Amino acid sequence: MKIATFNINGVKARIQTLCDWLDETKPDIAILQEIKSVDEAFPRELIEDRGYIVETHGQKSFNGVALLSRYPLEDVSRGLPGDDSDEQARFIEATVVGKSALRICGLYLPNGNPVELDHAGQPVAGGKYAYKLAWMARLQARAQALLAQEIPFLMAGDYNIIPQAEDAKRPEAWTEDALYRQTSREAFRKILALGLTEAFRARVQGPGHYSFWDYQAGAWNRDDGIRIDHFLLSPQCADMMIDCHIQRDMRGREKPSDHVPVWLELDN
DNA sequence: ATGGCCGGTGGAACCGGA
Repeated sequence: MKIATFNINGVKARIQTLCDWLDETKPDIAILQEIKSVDEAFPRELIEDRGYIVETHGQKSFNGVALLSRYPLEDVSRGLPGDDSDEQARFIEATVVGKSALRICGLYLPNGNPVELDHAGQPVAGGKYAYKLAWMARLQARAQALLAQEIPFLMAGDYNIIPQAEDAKRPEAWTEDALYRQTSREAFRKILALGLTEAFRARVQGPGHYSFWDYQAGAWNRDDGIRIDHFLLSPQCADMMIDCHIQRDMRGREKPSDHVPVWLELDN
């Protein structure tokens, strides 16, 4: 089974890119972020015509996630548990019924900038950075709950986390940024430490592997990228991994997203 | 060498992104 995660930066602006990519690469499951669309406006027919089931969790203007699947999806749930007042559409979960059942979590983790700290160095309540950390704590709780069920699952998407220095062309430019500062990386490592496998780093070592290049300042031409789109696998899911790779060529095409797809191949 | 963008909203600039 071939699974891809892809922050498409606006499904309406990117619909031709998305359809061409589906036709060319034929993922069994595509996990999308930043659809920037309400559910009613999602161009679902174009996707369904290609043999996909479409499940969306969108909102007006910003954020929004979706799952596209060639296999049936069951028990779809929208929103990350743990805060009923959270209005941002950043999380969707479903069970894909292939050879064996696999729980898929698609996520768009908050960016967290600007980082606002009080005089004691604590995130200012109500600020974007506090929201990011609180969201990560909820994600950790969700991972814990799924681990307790001992079912195979994966959590994939735009984590807005640069895990290590080798995951940025210029790590020194990111030291106080919400994507890379110590507290952010610690929160990410705490999730991994539950017993999840970061698929790409289980397969590929060394620097120079990125999934995002800013539209600004010629970042793509200078290969000034960061790796922030990740697959986290439960132990049973990690046992099924055949390969994980980044589809870098997508960034150089016509009308690209600023992110590229990351692929996971499973023997399931 | 330096500076450089893009999508959505709404109908002009501004917000948000990373």
